Amino acid sequence: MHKKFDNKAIEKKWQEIWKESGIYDIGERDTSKEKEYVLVELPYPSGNLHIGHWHAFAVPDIYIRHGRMMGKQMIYPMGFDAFGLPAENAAIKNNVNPKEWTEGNIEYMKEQLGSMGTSFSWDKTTATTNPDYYKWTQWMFTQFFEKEIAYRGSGIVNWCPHDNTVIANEQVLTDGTCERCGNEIEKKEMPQWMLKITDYADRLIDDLETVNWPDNIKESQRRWIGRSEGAEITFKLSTGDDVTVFTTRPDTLFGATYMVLAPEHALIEHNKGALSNWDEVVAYIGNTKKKAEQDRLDDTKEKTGVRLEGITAVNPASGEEIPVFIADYVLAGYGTGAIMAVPAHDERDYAFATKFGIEKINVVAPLVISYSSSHKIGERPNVTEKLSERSAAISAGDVVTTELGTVTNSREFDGMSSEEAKTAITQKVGGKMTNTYRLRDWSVGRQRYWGVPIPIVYDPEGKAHPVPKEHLPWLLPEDVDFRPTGVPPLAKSEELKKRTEEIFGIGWTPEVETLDTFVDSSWYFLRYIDNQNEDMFASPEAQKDWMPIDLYFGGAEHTTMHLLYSRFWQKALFDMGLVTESEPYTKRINRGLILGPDGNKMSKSKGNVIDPDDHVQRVGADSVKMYLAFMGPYAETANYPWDMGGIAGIRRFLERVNGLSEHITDSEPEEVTKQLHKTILKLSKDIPEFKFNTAISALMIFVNLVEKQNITQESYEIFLKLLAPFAPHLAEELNEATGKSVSIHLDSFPEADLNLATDNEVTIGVQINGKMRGSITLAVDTDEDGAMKAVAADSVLSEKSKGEIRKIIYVPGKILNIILV
RNA sequence: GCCGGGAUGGUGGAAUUGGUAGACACGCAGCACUUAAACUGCUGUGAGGCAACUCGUGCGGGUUCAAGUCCCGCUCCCGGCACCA
Repeated sequence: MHKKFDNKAIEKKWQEIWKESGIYDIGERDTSKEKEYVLVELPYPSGNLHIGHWHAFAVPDIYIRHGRMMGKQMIYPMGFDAFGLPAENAAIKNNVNPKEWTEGNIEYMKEQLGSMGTSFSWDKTTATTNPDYYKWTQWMFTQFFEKEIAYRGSGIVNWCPHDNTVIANEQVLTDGTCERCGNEIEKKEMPQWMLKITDYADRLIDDLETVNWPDNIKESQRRWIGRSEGAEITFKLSTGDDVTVFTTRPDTLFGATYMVLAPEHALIEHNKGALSNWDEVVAYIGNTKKKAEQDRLDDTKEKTGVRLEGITAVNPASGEEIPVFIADYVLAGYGTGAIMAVPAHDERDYAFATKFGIEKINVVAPLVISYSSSHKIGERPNVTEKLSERSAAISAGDVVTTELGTVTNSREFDGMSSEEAKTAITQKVGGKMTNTYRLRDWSVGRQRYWGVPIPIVYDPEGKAHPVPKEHLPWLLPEDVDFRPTGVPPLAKSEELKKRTEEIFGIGWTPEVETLDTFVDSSWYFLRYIDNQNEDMFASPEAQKDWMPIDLYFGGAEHTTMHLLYSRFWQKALFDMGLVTESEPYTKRINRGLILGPDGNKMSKSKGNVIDPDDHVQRVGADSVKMYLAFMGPYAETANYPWDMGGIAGIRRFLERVNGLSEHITDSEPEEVTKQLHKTILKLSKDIPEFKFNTAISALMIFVNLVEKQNITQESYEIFLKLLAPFAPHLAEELNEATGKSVSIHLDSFPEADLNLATDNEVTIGVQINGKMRGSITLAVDTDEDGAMKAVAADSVLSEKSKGEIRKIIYVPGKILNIILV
């Protein structure tokens, strides 16, 4: 009887040995080895390690351990993103200090993380709440302030009434709720600390070409930034004011039969005197505000608006006088907040013009597409007819055409292509080609306590000054009642006030807002690589050694938040010469989500939460890790329901692995040797592609075979190395049992012998008239005659293939297809 | 509505990128062990049929000796954006 698989004893033993020997610590860069910097999103130390953490950290450890055994210097750091609302809320609830609560949790969570047996580079850790960390967050902020990337802006912000703070656009979900607490967001006008991410809009889009990320993430970022290429054109009002509009279709300018201002547009109030229907206008503006707050999900897109009576504008191309409206389908926050309306070539303008009886002038004829006369049957046969039907409808003014084409009804521009006309017409009316973006600047000030104090002080005149480097870290005061009231808690700190006056002088006051935690996490990967440095956030040498990040594993929810913010942050630092790379992450992999056993997202209210600690106790860390890796391909953002039976199956597999040494003999069948080398080959291919599921399946196939046969000591030891990345504790224990004194995780990964990994014989399918009728087993180099002889020798197949043969298709190693007349 | 990604047994998922569909697991059924249950082991398991065989990768067409894989036309599901000019 083999030794019992006592997962608790094995895990405890090896976790202690690994920790004491520090075998996963990184130390200095070893330039004799290739480096690979693998990053996982640093967790918030909630004090409760959930299954998502295991999926995020323990599964990539397979990749890390394999890379290390392949001779690379793998850096896999872990840290804590520890500022933020949960700590504050928990502190309020339990009446403790957020600092103590957080520090306690970090210690506890480090232990929990240790229970994974994951090979983190613990000597490179950091926490965003450490003063020696946030000193640099603050220093970078002051550098941004000097360069006017950080500025005090004003305008409409997203206010979360539950959390009592402003949040950024990215942190408002599509349904208008708060990303943190799920409550409805309100719009509020107030001054705000902003970061000028919009200055980087083009580079944030264009540089996506240079990184190896999944297309869907790139596309989401592009859409979030929302670049539109077009022109700004100025219209003159009858009151003498100029109104500039943004349009992507300056080629349709001759068709602009009215213009629309957003209800919030500043010129409305300015032209109050010229308006004969001011009361109606004011009422409409009021309604717009109410509507916006009321129901943003209302998708009845019925157009509404009010004409500005007494005011007209002049179309700068045609010279025609056109009416001016205000309407809520024009958004104040996008473009210039005013549009030229071309009902014949824009669906929204068409709907509005139809309702208000405004003229539609067709100025673009769709392109005449010529198809070659020899086009294949079945390929859009009616194109020409459809086109002519359509152009009849267009000239009758019944249809909106939004596509490009040939310009008509536009005087000297007639006959030009839309593309040519765009620049030509813009030039003629003195407009300029320009881009507009959906992206807004990043609002980073928070009216809460538990965050990085914004390192700004105000002089007696109210002018903002950065806190100089010698006074950093600009510590978070502790003499504060941090309960949220809407007034920033730091405003109540006597100590902060006193500190400011002592350093800067009487009458100077501190900024009392703190930074968004997404600021803290925008650069943490730079601190990992030089976490002891007191003079710099990370030295250029350390950056040269380790950056860029070769691989970044994370969750899909960060696509337009953290991933966008940190790319911007890196670029801003890059422009100041502070970092060596302009893109931080070379490759990105988004993982899926683990659902509860009922197929729903895990939540306390549904009672379907899986506690990883329970399963670690019962079946062991190796089983939990392998089960999570076995569920499906890791690089896919699919959702995987937790299956109680599935994890039991993995545990069963490891039990059998534990007993495999009983099958060790002096010799083994060739089949076993061959299968071992096939397994090496399979793992060497699958692990770098994150196909841990099929890699584990290959290990199972091998174990199933060995249990029916036997295995030599040599092959057994090779197998243990294959197992090591997946089940590090068990592999280490079994390795020790073979008499080894050095950790198996410092060994090299086995190399496959290609001759042994290939079969001499192969079984191929035999088709007769394209239908599968049986199979034959042949030597790999058998030719067609040989294959046909094998068919003749097979009693069933020879009977079925009787008759006159018209054709034989033989693909060696794959298929034999016999076509009878 | 637009953009991106999907759809394969009762379940999670495999399939050398056009070549024996359903690997590996879970579940289920039967048998063995057991006083019994659990555990474990063995056998079976896409559907229909005693069988030969027929059907089968969301639906409808097509290309091919051969289609889960390629082409055309749909349906549904997931994610993102959404009056963005």
